[in-house]
Amino acid sequence: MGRSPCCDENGLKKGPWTLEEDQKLIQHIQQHGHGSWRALPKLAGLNRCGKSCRLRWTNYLRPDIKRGKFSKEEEQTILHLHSILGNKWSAIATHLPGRTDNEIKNFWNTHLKKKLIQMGFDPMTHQPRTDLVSTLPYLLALANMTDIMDHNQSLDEHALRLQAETVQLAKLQYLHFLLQTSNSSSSNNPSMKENNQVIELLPQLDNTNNNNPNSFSQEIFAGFGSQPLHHQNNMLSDFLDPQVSFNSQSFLHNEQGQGTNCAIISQGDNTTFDHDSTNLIIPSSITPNAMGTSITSNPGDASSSTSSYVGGISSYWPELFFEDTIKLQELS
DNA sequence: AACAGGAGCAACCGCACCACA
DNA sequence: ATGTGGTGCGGTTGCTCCTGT
Repeated sequence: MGRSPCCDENGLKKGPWTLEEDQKLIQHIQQHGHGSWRALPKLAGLNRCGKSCRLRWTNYLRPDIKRGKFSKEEEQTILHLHSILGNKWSAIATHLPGRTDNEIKNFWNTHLKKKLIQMGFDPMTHQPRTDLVSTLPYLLALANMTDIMDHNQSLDEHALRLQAETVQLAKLQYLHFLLQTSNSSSSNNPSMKENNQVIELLPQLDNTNNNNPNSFSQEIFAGFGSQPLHHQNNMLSDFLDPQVSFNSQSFLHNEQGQGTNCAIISQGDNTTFDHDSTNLIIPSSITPNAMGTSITSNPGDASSSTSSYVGGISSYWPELFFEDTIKLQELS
């Protein structure tokens, strides 16, 4: 059913609020409460529509509003809640005292969304972007460009750092790609085409880091000997040996604390990322089913440290990789 | 110093939902 | 059961400020 806009009456002011208008609104609400927002403007002596008054009050003038930059904790909370709730800004705002839905929405759109995109995540699904193969050449070009600069005497530290970060980013995205393609292959057998693409990319990755004895392709293949990527029994878990995947120990915890190929995320009461002990603690309110696909290192063998919720941790990857990025920058 | 482009943010718009007559 | 008013919510716009050239 249609309804006319509340602000279509002619003569009502729009646009930025003046100090005088703010004071009128504050004074009226302090004395009488807001009551009916539609009736408020006349009672308060404001030439605005009720909706405009309500927005001004709830988003800006309310006394309990916290202003200023978002803290790291608030940022983590937003990311976490957004991975669960999506764009339910008002619901997210209820967990952040003093912050309005509008403020959170703006912060998301101007900061966090870009951050996720830069890190190769889809900001809506919080999963690695599926267009890795198309974005990787760009990353590699960046890396190669700085590699060329490496031979120039005028190279500064910034270029070196950029190169390192770019290579690391490419590695991260590459790992995500492996995780995702393997995870999405219901037959546990990634297509030959996918694997060939991956294999073709490896030399490019290594070219960005020729001086490193532990080149990335060597790291990747080290986890499963000389098996080609399209091996019949190739599983996601094959890629998750802590020695193989980049910084895997920082976000995938091996249940036995040994070098098996299966990563385990434990469930606990608090939602935290314990960087030191390499555990991601997932709230018990989130069930494994809700989190995503369960993966086993040996299908059908329940004793083989099964049920790592690898598919489901995608919701948490953003905060994980913020941590990793910080670590990277500190190292570089 | 002047200008252009981008980022950040307040405010607006329009749809959806709910309560009530 | 239906229509209407009030409010909430998410998406979008446009203004202001900042930064780089």
